[in-house]
Amino acid sequence: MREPRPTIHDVASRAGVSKSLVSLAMRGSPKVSDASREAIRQAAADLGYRPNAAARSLADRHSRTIGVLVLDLHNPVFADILDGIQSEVRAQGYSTMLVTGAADPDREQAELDKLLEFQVEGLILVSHRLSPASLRRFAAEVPTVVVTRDDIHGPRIDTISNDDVAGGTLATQHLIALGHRRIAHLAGGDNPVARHREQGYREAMAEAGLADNASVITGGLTDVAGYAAARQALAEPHPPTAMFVANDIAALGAIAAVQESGRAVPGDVSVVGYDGIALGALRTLNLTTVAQPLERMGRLAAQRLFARIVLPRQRAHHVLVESTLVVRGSTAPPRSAG
Amino acid sequence: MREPRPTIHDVASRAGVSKSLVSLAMRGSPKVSDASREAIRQAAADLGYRPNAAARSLADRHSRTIGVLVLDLHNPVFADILDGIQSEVRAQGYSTMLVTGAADPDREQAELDKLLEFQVEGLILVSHRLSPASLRRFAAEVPTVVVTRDDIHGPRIDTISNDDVAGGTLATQHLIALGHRRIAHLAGGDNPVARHREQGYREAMAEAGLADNASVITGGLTDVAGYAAARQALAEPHPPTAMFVANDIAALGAIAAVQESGRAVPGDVSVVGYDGIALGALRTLNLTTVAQPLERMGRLAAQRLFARIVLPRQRAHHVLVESTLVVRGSTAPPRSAG
DNA sequence: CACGATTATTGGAACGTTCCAATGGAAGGC
DNA sequence: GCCTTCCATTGGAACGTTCCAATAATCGTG
Repeated sequence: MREPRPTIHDVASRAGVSKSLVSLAMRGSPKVSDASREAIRQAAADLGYRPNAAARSLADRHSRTIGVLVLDLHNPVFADILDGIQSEVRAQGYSTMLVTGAADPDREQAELDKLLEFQVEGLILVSHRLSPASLRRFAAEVPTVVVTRDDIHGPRIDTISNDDVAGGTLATQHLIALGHRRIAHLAGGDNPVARHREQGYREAMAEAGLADNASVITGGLTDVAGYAAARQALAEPHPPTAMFVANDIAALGAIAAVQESGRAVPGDVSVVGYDGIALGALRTLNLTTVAQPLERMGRLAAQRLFARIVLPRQRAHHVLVESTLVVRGSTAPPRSAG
Repeated sequence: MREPRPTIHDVASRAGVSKSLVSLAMRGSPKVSDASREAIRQAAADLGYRPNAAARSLADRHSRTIGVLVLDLHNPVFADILDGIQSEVRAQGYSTMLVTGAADPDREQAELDKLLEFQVEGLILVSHRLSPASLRRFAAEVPTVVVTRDDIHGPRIDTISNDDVAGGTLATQHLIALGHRRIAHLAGGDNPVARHREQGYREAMAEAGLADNASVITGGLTDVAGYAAARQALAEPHPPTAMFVANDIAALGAIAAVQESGRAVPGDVSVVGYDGIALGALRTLNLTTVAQPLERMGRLAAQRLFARIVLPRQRAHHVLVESTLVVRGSTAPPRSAG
């Protein structure tokens, strides 16, 4: 276990050839004779030889690795996006290094610094919380694709996102169409995605002549935050008959709060989420939501990244994917209207 | 962007010192004079210098990286365990490389091979699906800790796990104590963790004289599998009044199936899960479960790993953590008994 | 059957770091 | 003012690969 790992030299001398030939053989070059190839294969197997990725990366200046930063592994949204990224990255023969910033910009920065020290050839940032300045600094060093956000534009920063304003409008219009008037928005906190969804809500309310009814409660993007925000909304003198919540996970928290207050979903309060996590489809939860094509977004991100790795100076692409309203059982007409 | 990265030589010549001194300064050695240190710091900042981790790892034969394999990022269980691992690993000044095997042994093998090529100094396997033989091969090459499983023993393989047999018994006894007799087990498929939980169920049933009532439905560890298994259980001539499901995520699927069949939880059917995911505490779900101390298991795993990195030849430790029954709202006495 | 063309193989330089033994200079002691 | 001690600093050799230009071996071909 503590013995030094066998190197290419060890394999070479055991197989009776030069290290260069071993190097060729290990990478499957056709110029190696069958006899040598077999001898080398055998020697490598006997010794348990593994190429040293650090040495390889140093010598040929390619790490064949891309770095992925995700906001928070607890939200299943990111697992779905990651699936898409991974399948594409693996198809290219690359590896991914995955890190999380836990929604802390300083930690994100530190984790990305580490990825760059590992010489990743590209970066995919899923819901990062970096400042525009540091995002641009990273993007200047290495091809970078941002998923989920499209607020920071830079000359070489590609983005994959849905239109959160439109999505927020979609959710709100659905509630309005059902006959709701007192519709609260449980906002997702201080980040552009949440702000856009809120903006969509406000626009839909204004357009329906309900600007005065608009009520935005400060929340967050976790179940706990959604729970707290919903409790607050329900404690008001004229509690809402419907809530548009900033994301699905927070919506689950909100539903819990509604039910705990003795009200029924959707009988007394309708709830709409955002994201389209698989869990929301469970009959128990049955959450109406604005669904993003998460896995596809991951795949698109990886595809853009590889395109930019090949042609680094091309202009920025901003890919917009379509989100759709998925009506399930957590929304219904308000009691008074039903 | 495509310009070659500045190296330690570039920093050295700009600061007017030797590369060796830059190397020392970058690592914060006390033998560097204040003047040199400042000049080097300045030069490095000007150039945007980043040490090359590959070169460093090659030269000093330490990657300061540990590899983590998790079964499936979609299950929040793993996010919790990862939190524990990450906090400990970061505290040691190490990085983690995270990979997933998607429950496919071949892919797990391939991902671990890659981790070893990157010269990780240790491996943490969370719910792996490797064969005993390949697990032992990896453990022979690098310090290895297995979390969640304790079925494969090797001379130098540490494990962190709960007692799944005892946990299964705990869950089943809870249902028996409530007065249930027709208790089904929705099993978790062909893996040791699930088999142990099933064994616990069987033992509890036998001990209560209910061996003849034992009914095990083949399921899996995902929501979809739990849903399907529950439907099957409910379709039997004498459907169960209670279900012990192999894990929480599958339990959520099972609850969905119960409710969809027009039955209430826990009114008509009680449901117990396993794991203790945060989501289960939401009032909507309110899942009775056998809770493992997930984050602590992650921390313990990392601690064991570092202990073994320091002293590689010590005998294997098998850390057993205590799981506890958390009674919430998804279980109640059977209708006939209430 | 010698000759160029091809094919398989090789040694050395490079990649960017760290380590180590060696150097130069300043300071301290007598 | 010379010798020792100490300190900051240095150049060269590693680390394990890949790349490249050069060599050795094999092969038709006229």
